[in-house]
Amino acid sequence: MSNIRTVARLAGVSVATVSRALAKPDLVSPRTRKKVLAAVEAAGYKPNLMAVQFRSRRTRNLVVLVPVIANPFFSRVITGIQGCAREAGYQVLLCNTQGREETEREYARMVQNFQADGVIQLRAFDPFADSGVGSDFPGGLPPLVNACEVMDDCRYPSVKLDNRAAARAMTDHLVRLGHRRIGVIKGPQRSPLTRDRIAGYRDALDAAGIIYDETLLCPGDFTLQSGHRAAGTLITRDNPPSAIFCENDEMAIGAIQRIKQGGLRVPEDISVAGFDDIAFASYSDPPLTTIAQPAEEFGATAARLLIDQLEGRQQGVTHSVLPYDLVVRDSTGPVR
Amino acid sequence: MSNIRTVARLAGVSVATVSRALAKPDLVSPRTRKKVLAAVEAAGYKPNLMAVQFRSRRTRNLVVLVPVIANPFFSRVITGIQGCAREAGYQVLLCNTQGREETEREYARMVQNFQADGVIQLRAFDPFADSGVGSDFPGGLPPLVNACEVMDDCRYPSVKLDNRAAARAMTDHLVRLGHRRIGVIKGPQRSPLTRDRIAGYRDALDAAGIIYDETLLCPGDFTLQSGHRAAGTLITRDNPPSAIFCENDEMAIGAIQRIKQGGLRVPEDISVAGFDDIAFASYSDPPLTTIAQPAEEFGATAARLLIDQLEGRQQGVTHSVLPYDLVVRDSTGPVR
DNA sequence: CGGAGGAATGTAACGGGTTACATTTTTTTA
DNA sequence: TAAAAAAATGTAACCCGTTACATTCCTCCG
Repeated sequence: MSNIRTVARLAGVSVATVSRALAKPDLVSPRTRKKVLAAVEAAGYKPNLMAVQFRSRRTRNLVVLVPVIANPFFSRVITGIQGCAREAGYQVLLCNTQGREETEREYARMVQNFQADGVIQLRAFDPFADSGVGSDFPGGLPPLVNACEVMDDCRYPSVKLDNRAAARAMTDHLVRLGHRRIGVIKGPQRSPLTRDRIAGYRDALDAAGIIYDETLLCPGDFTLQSGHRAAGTLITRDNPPSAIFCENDEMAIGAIQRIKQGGLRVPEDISVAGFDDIAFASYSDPPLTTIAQPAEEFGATAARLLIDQLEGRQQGVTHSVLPYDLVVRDSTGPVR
Repeated sequence: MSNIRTVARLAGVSVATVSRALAKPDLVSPRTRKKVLAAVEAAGYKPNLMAVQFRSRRTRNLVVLVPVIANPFFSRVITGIQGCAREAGYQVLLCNTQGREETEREYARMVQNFQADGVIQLRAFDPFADSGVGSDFPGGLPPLVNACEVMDDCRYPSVKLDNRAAARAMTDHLVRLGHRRIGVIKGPQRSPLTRDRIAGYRDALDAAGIIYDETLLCPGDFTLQSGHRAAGTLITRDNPPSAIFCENDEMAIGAIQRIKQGGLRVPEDISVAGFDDIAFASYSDPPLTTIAQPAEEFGATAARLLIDQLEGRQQGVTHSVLPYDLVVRDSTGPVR
């Protein structure tokens, strides 16, 4: 494998000149530049990026902490991140963390190890908390952007949906259809996402003068199975709800199956609503009423915020809120 | 940020001793080791991985070229790769290539740039072809493993399913149910996957004495939409098929929706079969008959083959074939 | 023509580990 | 107890670009 010294010898110039000819072409004369490029060609020279990165202390790598790579919503976010990063000349390293704090800390450490320049975290957890890395970074703030599920009082730049307003919009929709007993299949208990969405749900109930009944809430974990299971609990109880609001589309699809297995029809007997608008949402039977999120834009915005921060184009900590869209399909209908 | 020299000074030993105490503890005396570790602790020393990698010309990074990260099947494969890689101390860099050859070449170049040690390619394309890198690697073979969709006459280690046998098993299943006109929604024309599965389909027809009718084949691209569209073509033609074999589950789910929209029932009027057994398959209505693939094992095997190769534990090029499993659910039934 | 000033190029230090080889210390062997 | 072998440790070269600083070469002006 040829290195810069081989090329220098071949071109009859110094290594510095070769380096400049490649990185800052306007600093060398056209004649020399041509000689150097010819030598590069002849030697089949490829700069050793490890050396470049080592010397310049920059990798142009971004680490993305993804709780579950299999989640179609996150897939879209990732696509957005990659588009933006690619344009800015960054590579994206995806890390499937399963939401394990230790794993997240480990991958985040890549920034301290100079293996990556910054982190995008898609979950409400600070992998740098208490790691004492404050002083290593300008402003005492590690280069991280928090997107999708955002920590409370987030000290990092962030991008999220107004989950409370979105949940309220969906609940309003159900209320307008005449539903007064609306079940909820929640996400993990401690997630801010869940908390905000429940708040929005209550906002809508309060506005409609409906009394909040905690027994209508069922825990889930964003999987098809958990939606199936939770729906079973809801429909077999005394005085079941006439509508179920699920905190994501997978759980909604699981719930619909369970409801049909119980001999009930959607939406005639029970309405079901989802959240996220994944590709499968419009292919479920019936097609799902849901909240569309600009997933790709979440990713793109997060990447842009991070890169701005890395390249010093950014002062202050921006908190971005993106718009939701209520998509009404056929899984919700008037109360019987 | 402290470096190895700080630690050496603090411990009163040479940098070489510090390096050894950390990397090869049994080469230094217990007493010295203790002193060094104390100094490491005191200095808050973290080795600069860039320097380590630069020097040792190894990154412990694996690049995975994924055609579409959003595909649930690939998500599972990735999970398998990560499990195995993690255990062996490798990081996984996921690259969403959209199947673009140029992008794949670009990411594969990370190996030549010393940014990664090896590549796992999930598509039948050689990103190193004609790049003249042969001589840079032992045996003239770049460190790549091809999994899932494997190139013909693959010169790299590979892992795949016996697609021909699997497609034959599925077609046999349909034939046993009495179907004689079986439509197919194919994957991309040039994919070896598609070619092999069509071959298996013909094997089954031949064995049953059914004449192969090319007009029953419809192209698709593995998306929900394409399944929907293709099913429309098939069911509105003269003399439509009584069963449709789709080359993946997404297309099958799309097809089922289209069939229902045409006022037909699945499986009473038309049977539909898929391939892959993604999570949504058992939650479609009706639940999908499909071919289960050991997706995680594809990933794990590919990673293991690659790492063995990287660490010189491997001689010769292994081609692994994993077993499929016909999963019969409710989307296929006896011909009317 | 001498000198200022700028462009082009060269020299060499540098980054932070690893490791071959040299040296010192300890243990084993005769 | 001396010599040989083994273990522990140290020295310094090395990996390969980047870049501060030094030097050389022009161009232009008085």
